[in-house]
Amino acid sequence: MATTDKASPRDRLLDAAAELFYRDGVSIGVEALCRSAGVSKRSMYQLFDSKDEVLAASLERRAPGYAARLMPGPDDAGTPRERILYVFEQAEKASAEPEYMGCPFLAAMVELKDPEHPASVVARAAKETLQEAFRVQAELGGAADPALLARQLMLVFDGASARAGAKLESLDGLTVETVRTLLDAAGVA
Amino acid sequence: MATTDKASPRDRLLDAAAELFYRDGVSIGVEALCRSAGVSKRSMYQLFDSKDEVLAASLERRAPGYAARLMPGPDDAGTPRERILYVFEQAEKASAEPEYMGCPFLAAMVELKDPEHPASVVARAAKETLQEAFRVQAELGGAADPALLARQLMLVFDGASARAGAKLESLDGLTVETVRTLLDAAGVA
DNA sequence: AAGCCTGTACACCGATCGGTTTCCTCTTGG
DNA sequence: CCAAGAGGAAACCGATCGGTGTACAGGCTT
Repeated sequence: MATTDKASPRDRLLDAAAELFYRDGVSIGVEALCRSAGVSKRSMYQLFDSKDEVLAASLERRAPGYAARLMPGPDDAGTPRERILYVFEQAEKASAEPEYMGCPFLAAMVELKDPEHPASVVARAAKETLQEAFRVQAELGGAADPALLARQLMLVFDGASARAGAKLESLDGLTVETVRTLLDAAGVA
Repeated sequence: MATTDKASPRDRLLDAAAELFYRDGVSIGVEALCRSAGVSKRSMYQLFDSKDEVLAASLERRAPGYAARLMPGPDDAGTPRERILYVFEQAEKASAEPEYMGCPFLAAMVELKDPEHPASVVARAAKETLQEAFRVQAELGGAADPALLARQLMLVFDGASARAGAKLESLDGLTVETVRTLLDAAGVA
């Protein structure tokens, strides 16, 4: 049996949504989405008000696991510098898989082009969470300007995501090397 | 009269396509596109084989002007460092306009999610042109690793584009400051 | 066993998709 | 002055869009 057989319709729907929206883009149809999830359209529209809400919910569901995979555990040892670099090492590791298409939250926002879209709101929150984590570590690491460094790191992170999604970059150590340079310049030991 | 009144149907079509695809995304319909261009669908399909070809042609048409606005003229004075920084200064200046949504070529590739799409091929070429220009200037400027620096600059450029398109960033000197740091580290005086 | 709640299956809605075709009106060259 | 071609308006194609309405099947509780 498929791995999704025992899960609730809601979970099957959100899992399928996360995968299809990521792989094929937000233009994927409700019909195809429900077929892939093994859920009837009727059930989907009883669980959610609209396709947009399904997309938003699927991103929201994805957020904690996404952060957990990128960020070292809070009790893991390591200097702030190491913790920051860890994020980019993890991202580069993920980008080795051929189905990797960059940060799903960034991709959704770029595709939607509407900052007010419910999914954009969720995605923006996820990005701000990461940026704030960077800022905290930058501050702990003694960065000259923690907020600036955090924004620079997001720039590199999202640049790598966009270019990976566009199949423009292979990311063999490029972001880690760049981040090292930025950390050095900011005085993060 | 509108500025497009005297132009040929082909030019009106490509101009409207560039604007609509950029502002509303590649999912914009042929109907709306033709209406906005003041061109009949019949004419469009006599000039192009498909909507995809229109998109590719509109990007191709846009490329030279885009490069010209970003890059300093070849006879402009300036050190390689200044020439590289000029690109990011121009990009930041453009991002002040509210309708700015980042690099149209990057946005198209991210939305299409298909590296083989005719428009993706055009867009990738445009990106490679910019990267090569960076590499040349990096080499002229005595960068330790010109190819690496060029890739880093693209990372920052596309990161800024993606985040501008997603309305995540205001770009008040952020990229210029970041690029300065990278140039310093690479030894580009 | 009766009633109920989930959920599926499927027809259906108007709108729009990319694309084609028909018809008609202009302009322009001979 | 008339023929020919270019191009616009709009009907039309099958498919799909997001979203509903209806009917039925299986598992609960009481």
